[in-house]
This record gives sequence, structure tokens and C-alpha cells, in this order.
Amino acid sequence: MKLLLVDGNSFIYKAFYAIRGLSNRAGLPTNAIYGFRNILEKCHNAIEPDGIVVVFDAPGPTFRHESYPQYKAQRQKAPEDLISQIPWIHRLVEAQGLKRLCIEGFEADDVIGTITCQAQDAGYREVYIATSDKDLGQLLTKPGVFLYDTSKERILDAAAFHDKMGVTPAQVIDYLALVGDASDNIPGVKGIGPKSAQKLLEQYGTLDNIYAHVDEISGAVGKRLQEFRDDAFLSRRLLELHTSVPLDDSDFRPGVPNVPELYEIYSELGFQGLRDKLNYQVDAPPAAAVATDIDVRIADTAEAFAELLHEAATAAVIAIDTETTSEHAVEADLVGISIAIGEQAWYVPIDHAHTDTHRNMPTADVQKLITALDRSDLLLVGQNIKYDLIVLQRHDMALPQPRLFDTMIASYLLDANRRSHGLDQLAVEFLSHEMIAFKDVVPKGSTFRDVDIPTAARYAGEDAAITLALYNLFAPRIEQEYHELFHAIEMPLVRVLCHMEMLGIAVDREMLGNLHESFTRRLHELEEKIYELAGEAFNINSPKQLATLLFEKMGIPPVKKTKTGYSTDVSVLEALAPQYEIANVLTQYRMVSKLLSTYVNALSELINPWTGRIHTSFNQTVANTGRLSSSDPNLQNIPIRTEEGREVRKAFVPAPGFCFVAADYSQIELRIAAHLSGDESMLKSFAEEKDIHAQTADAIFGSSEPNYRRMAKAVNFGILYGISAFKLSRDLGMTPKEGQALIDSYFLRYPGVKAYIDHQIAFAREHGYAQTLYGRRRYLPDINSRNRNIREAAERNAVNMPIQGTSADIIKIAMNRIHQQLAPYQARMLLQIHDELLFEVPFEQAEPFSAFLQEQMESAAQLKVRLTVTVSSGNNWNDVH
DNA sequence: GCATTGACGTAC
DNA sequence: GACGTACGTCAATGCA
Repeated sequence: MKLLLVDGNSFIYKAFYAIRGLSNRAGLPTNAIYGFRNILEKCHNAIEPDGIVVVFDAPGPTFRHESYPQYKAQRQKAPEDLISQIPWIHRLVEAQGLKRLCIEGFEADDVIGTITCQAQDAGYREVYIATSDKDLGQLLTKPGVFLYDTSKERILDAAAFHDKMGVTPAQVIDYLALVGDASDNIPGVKGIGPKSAQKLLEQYGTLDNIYAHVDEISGAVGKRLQEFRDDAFLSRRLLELHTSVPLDDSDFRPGVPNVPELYEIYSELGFQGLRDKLNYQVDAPPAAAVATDIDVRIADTAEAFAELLHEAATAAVIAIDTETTSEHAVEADLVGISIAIGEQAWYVPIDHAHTDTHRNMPTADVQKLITALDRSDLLLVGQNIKYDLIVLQRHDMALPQPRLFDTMIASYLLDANRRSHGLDQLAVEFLSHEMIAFKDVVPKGSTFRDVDIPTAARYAGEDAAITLALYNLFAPRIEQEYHELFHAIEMPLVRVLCHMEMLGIAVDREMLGNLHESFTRRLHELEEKIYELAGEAFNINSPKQLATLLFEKMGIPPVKKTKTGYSTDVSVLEALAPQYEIANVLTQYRMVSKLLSTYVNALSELINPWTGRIHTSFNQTVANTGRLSSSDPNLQNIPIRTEEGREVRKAFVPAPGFCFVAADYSQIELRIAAHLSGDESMLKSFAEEKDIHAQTADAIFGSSEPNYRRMAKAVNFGILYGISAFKLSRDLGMTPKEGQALIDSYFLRYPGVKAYIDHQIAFAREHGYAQTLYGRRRYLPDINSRNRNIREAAERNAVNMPIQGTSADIIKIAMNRIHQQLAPYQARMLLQIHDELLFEVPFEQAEPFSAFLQEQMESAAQLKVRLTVTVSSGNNWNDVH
């Protein structure tokens, strides 16, 4: 087994200076990326390793800076043209399926040294180090270690190295301690160059021995040695590798190249030749993906089950998947459980309809299995594990103990942009494995219960096995870059969301029934009126028919176009309203129709027959910024702005004996903007706890009277979203020129905000992503797009995502902390609506709980401005606002 | 017949 | 085209 360690940093520099004048059409320099890729390929082809790691320096200080503050001080900062290429190089390495290491506090050399020392234990007989720096020569003292010299394309062992350098590998550090290294600011002994150093080491062997005999050394050399003794020893200390860098990963086998990603990278960089060589059709699945059978044991005999129990009780990492009768966890019946441990997958049949060849395991046995899994020293892995936890808990098989690892959420953190984090897609992309299709196993009209047990085992076992394989792939990256976010925020939140979804929220059926009636009646009235004004009947719900009527039959001049015809949206109807009565009626019709179909009717149908409550599903991996989303039904967009809409809200009620307590962060996104930008005026406004929009109005208009406040509010929101003069002016009914003037005066009064926006865009351009205060990232591949619209959209994301995402991070932290401390209260968390939490609490606890809630939410993050939370209680969801 | 797309509107 | 993030409904269109 051969292991190849690539010293990424040395090659980035080498490539950058070796090739000149390469850039893509957007003007991004690409010379280092191109050169680096070639070097990487060259090493790989020359060595043909079984494992490969590409190691980079981590940004920020290292332990060397502590012992020697001037360390690398004189080294010039890397040129801007090089820095902008680094994120692309990292992305390219990952897309190639190679392990990329970058350990905070250590340099690439230390990491390479550490892995070299551990390689033999990991089963590698030969270690090849590809580098253009000579200090790694010191590692050649170990047997089975070689250097690869890319420029000469040859492998150096200790003897060859000695020939080339004139010193043995064991002497490299001492040699460099004498000679020094200007680029790393290793001082060395001034006045001693390579020749003297070689001669001294040949004669005395080591630096220590040289100094032991320093009195014997005559002339200038001796004098210099005496004079710079401290520098020599300090230099050596700096050169010594730290060979116990903490690494939590020893699997260096390369994965499969991510061809679509490579295609995208090469396209973006303008590497036409490389792209064409990929032989990849856009949107076609990679040809490499194959369906391979996974060995699954059916645990329905006493022996097999006993063995499974033993494994389940002792393994450290286990993947689990449940098979059920419904995709909705709150109403699904458990049919079977699959488990993957190490290389083995298991299937436990529980409630299959056909048992001719195998048997269903009795509940008591399944309980034993769950008990074996319910221990705090287990890492329980699952794909969308919230689903499995809910199903199991509903079958009296709660698993409160294990630490969790959700591969779907891991995929989301690693790249939120991914179109799907579904197991099928991840298997194809990361493992080149084509999964058995659910619809092939469960034909339409049947459920998993009807599937025969051997087929079920193949399907379910594959799910668990692939999930475990994805865990093996994702875990190192998660631990390295998203440890806190994953383990301190997202995984604990899974358990909170389980509780919320299982509990659901009550609605007043009767009230919904009444609303249905009154809205339906009103809709008919409006419909009649529209037909009358139109002079004919037509389908008002069809924008197409409506446009034909308004702009052709009635001859009303069109206001705005969509890509398929004339627009009839609310802004158009609003513009027509003063002149045409029908526009007014249509607006009302649209509102009532929306309330009826999307809310009143849909909500009634989603009341769970068993609990009598509505159980939404909170999705943790949909929103690109880190927000949650809610579906089936979406309870995050229940109306609040119009009177009629609030009627729907009133239908949400607490359980008998309980009241609602709601808490919402006031202006959290603007506060975060103030924190992130550090703008003094904005910070001051919040410090004074005054109306922020009025303050802004005062700042840019010199007055905070209502109309100015309204415009200031629009500007404040515009800032959060990446404003454009055009849209702002249209919203405020002014000319684009006036809109621009408004933005200009805003930035004049809030220069810190302007600087922040510019910085966010520059950061994204440089790193290829935007990030929140807690390190959540969103990659922005379009940030350098040549298409201005696409590029500007990415720039707005670069500004907005850190703000919206930090807000999402903070409320998630608050949810976790509150959940953990709920025990003294009988309060239940029901909903999260981005900056608001809704609870139901026994009446008598409303007050103490409200105080607790406010304190917890306000202290969830310590920013440069206070977070303030408004709490209120009431007997329906409308009452709490 | 079922799936996808577009227009629209609700929330934060 | 033209300010961010979602989800759901309906009609029209696309595909078998």
C-alpha cells in the first residue's frame, strides 16, 4: 500500500510563479489553479498511490508564532492574484475526490510529518511526499519514506537526497538552522551559506556537536557561530516538525471524482480542454454509477438476532433506517428496521403482510434491540434521522441517549446549494452507487408492508449501508470545518424538532368551518360582481384568461408583462384600481380565494385523526441560508397582515388548560447587520433602544414623520436584501433617480454599512462563499459570473446570507437551550417562525415561563447590540401579537 | 392520465 | 432583468 502526501502550499506557490498570464474570461487569474492541477496529476500518475492526502496550511497563527513572534513576519503577504485562486484549488481537490487537510494551528509540514509517522500503523508500507520544500527531507530518516521531486520527475530516497543536498536527511534541520530560510524568516547563522554548512556538518555531524567544538573552529565561520548561537538553536526549534497534530481521520483512500462538479469548475475557469476530456453530458447521471448488491442479513432467527443484539450493544457507530407505511412520520406504521454496523447490513422484519419465507420479529425482541442501541456512547447515524426517531418514539421505542449524526444535514452543511440531499442522489454522487428505486420495490397503491421480506431486506439494508458509507465520507469534513455548527446546533435541534412535530398544534375545527362558509359566500359574491363588470363569465383563477379579458376584450392598457404574456399581479391591479372598478374587486377576490384554498381548506384536511392536531414538518436542509422551512402544511406563512387573514390565525388555539406564549426577536436581522457591519450610527440607534426606522428617517431625511419613516423602513429592508435603486423606487412610487439619491444618502449616513456590503462581496469573490457568525457557509459559484444579472444576484446573496443565516443560527441556539431547560415547566414548544417561537403553557405558568423565555432568547448570542425579545400570551395565535 | 412549469401570493 | 428566504395552489402545458 502506497500513501502519497502532497504539500499543497509549496505547489501553489510553485505553480503561481512558473506559469504567467493565465486567466478566465471574467478576469480571474487561473495560473496557479492550472499549474497545481497539473502537478497533482503528475504526482498521482508517477506514484499510483492507494491513499492520497493533499495538505494545506491553515489560515491564522500557528504554535510557532507563539514561541517566536517575528516568525514569518518578513514573509510578504501572498499576492492578491494568488489568494483569489486558493479557494478554487481547495474546491478542485475535493471535486477530484481527494482528501484535503487543513488543520488550524499547524502548518502543512507538521500535518505531513504526523501522517508520515502514523502511516505504517495505518497499513501503508511506502509513503511518498511530494513537495518543493527541502525541509521535509528530514522525514527520509524513516524507513519506507520517499520524496517526490516533481520538477525532475524522480523519486528520492535518503541516499539520493544526500547526493543532491550534500547532507543526510537527519542533518537537514541542522543544515537549515545554519543556512536559514529567508522566505520563512528562519534566521539561521548570518554569514554561513550552504558550502560552510555542508562542510561543518560533514566534519561534526550535528549542530549540537558543532557547538560542542565551536572553540576549535577558527576564522570568520567560528566567530559567526559564536555570535549567532541563539539564532541557530531557535531556527532549529522552528524547523522541527510537530508530529502529533490531532487528526481524527486515517482513511485516505481517494473517493470517486465528482464529475458534475469538475465540469462546473472547468467551465467556470475556462479550462476547455480539461472539461471536454471529462466526457460528461450536463444533466446526465455519471456513467460510473452502478447498482451493486449489498449483503444484508435478515435477523429473524434466534441465532442471527442474538448476533445482531451483540453487535448493536457494542459497536461505536451504527446507521439505522426505518421502513414504514407513510412518508409522514407522525402517521407512519413501523414495518421494519435496518441497521448497518461496519461492513454488515441487517434487516429486522416487524410488520410485513407476507411471512411465508421469513417471520416478523415480536415486539419484545425489537424492544431489546432498541434498548441495546439506547446508550450515550453510541453515535447513531441516519439519513434524515428525525423521521426515524419520530417513528420509533411513536412505537414506544424512544432513543434519547445516542449522539446523532444525520448524513442529510451533513451534506447540507457541506454544500447547502446542492439541489437534493436525498440518499439516492448522494449515493450516486459520492459513492457512484445507484440505489434500488423505492417505486420499484413498492408499486403504486401498495405500502412497504406488502413487500416480501427478502426484497424489503435488500432495499432497507442498502439504505442503512449507504448511509453509513456517507457518514464515513462526511464525518471528517464535518469535524474539521463544522464541528460546532453540527454537534452544538444542528444535531441537538433534531431532537427539539422531533418533539415539536410529534406534538403538533391544535386548531378550532368549528372556527375553520365557519370561515369556510363565510369565505365561500363572499367569494361567490365577488365572482358575480366580476362577471357583471366583465360582461361575461370566465375562470378568474386563470391569469391567462384574466389577462385576455382585461387587456384584450376590455381594452385596458397593459401595465407589465410576464415572460408568457400580460401580468395581472397585485401591483398591476393596484395601478388599475383608481380607474377600473374591476381591479378592486379582483384584488379582493384573489385574497379571499387564497385564504380559502391555501389555508382554510388545506388546514382542515391536515388535522391528524389520531391527535386532532396539525403536525407540520420542519425541514432542516432546504433553505440555503440556514433557516428552517415548514411544510405539510407550511405553518410559517399563516396570514397576519390583513384582517381576513388574521381570522385564520385565530383558529390556532392552545390545548385545554393552556395558553399560548409567543416570543419574537425584535428587528433581529437589522441588529445583526449592525453587529456585523459595526456601523457606529446603527449601533448607536440600537443602543438607545429607539424606533430604528424612525432613527433612519431622521438620519437621511432629517425628519421622522410617518411618511419619511415609511420610506426609511423600505430602505432598511432593502439593505438586508442587497438593494437596487430600481426596485426601491418602484416600491416607494418614486423615480429610479430619486431612489438612487435615497440610497446614496443612506450610505452617507451609514458608511459602515456600505463598507460591510463591499467587504462581503470581496470576501465571497476571494473565498467563493459567504458565511455566518457561526461558520455556516453558502457557496456562491456565480460570484464571478460574466453574466451581470447572475453575478449581481450572487452578490446580493453574499450580503444577505450572513445576516439571515446568523439570525437562523441564533434562534436555533435559543431553541436548543430552551428545550433543555423545559423540565420545570409543562410548556411545549410548538412552532418556529424564523424570528418567533410559539409555546403552549399551562395558564398558571404563563408568567414565570415568559420571563424565562425572554431571558433565554435574549442571551442566546452576545452581540455588539442587545437582542431584545417581545413576549406575549393569549388564547389564540392572533392574540399573541 | 401524470408530471412539470409558470404565475401568483402568503410569511419572515 | 430590476431586493433575500421559503411553500402551496391553480391553470396550462408537456409527455406518455
